[in-house]
Amino acid sequence: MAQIKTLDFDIAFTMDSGQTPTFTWAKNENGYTELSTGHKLPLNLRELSQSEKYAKMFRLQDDVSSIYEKISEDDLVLSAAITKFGGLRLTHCDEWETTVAFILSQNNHIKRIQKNYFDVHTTCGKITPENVLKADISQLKLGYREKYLKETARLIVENGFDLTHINKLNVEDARDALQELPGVGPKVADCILLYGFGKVDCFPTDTWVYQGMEKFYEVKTKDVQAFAKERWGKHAGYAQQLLFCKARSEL
DNA sequence: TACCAGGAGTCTA
DNA sequence: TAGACTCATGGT
Repeated sequence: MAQIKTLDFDIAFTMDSGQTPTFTWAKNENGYTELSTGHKLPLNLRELSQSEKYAKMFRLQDDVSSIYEKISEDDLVLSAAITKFGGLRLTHCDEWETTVAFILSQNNHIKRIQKNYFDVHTTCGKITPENVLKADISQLKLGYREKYLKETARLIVENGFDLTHINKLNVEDARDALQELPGVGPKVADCILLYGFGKVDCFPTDTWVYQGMEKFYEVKTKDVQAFAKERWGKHAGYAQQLLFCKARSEL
């Protein structure tokens, strides 16, 4: 499969790094196909950059080289991660698809999240709150996540929870609002904000990131958020993605 | 077979 | 309020 691989854009690293597209796009020998639309991902940088959809999805407005330079200043850990995963970009996808993917992610393996998401897509057709609410997903072996998905869809469809309203809130209020959804706690809320709402100052901390922070920086669990905010500030999301990939490959 | 996984909700001290 | 426990399922 031909791949885009430049200093600031490696499509394979980006698509396979556990962000929303890892779950909402199917990988095959010819490239990537979006489950919701059947669209094939152009593997041509010019074509991608001329598309509003893909420019947003891959955050092509971000000067990744400059961001990497800033967050790796006097930081051997991130310098090494950037050498290893250069071209890894953050993605910005649909907020509802991101919410579904990360509700399914809790206490789950990436491979199985992919299967769970694909099964929900196959059963519901296009994954919308309405379709999730009315579909019978009881045979998909989602485990206890099934009821979280159903109840979250119900809150949106029947109780007027407005996901798009989140975008108008500041990050702290948005995080609190998202946690009103069943199955959404601090970590899943941060993933939704980062990958679904483009809040790149968020720093989702899963087991890999916690392990990485302790191993690479000797930061204890309770201090991780404050450390990340202080050290990487508005670029914390990029640091998190690099640390996640580094931890998964080395620990 | 045992442990763990891009955790959250609930119980208990 | 903090820490322990429980939840469903399957990858490693």
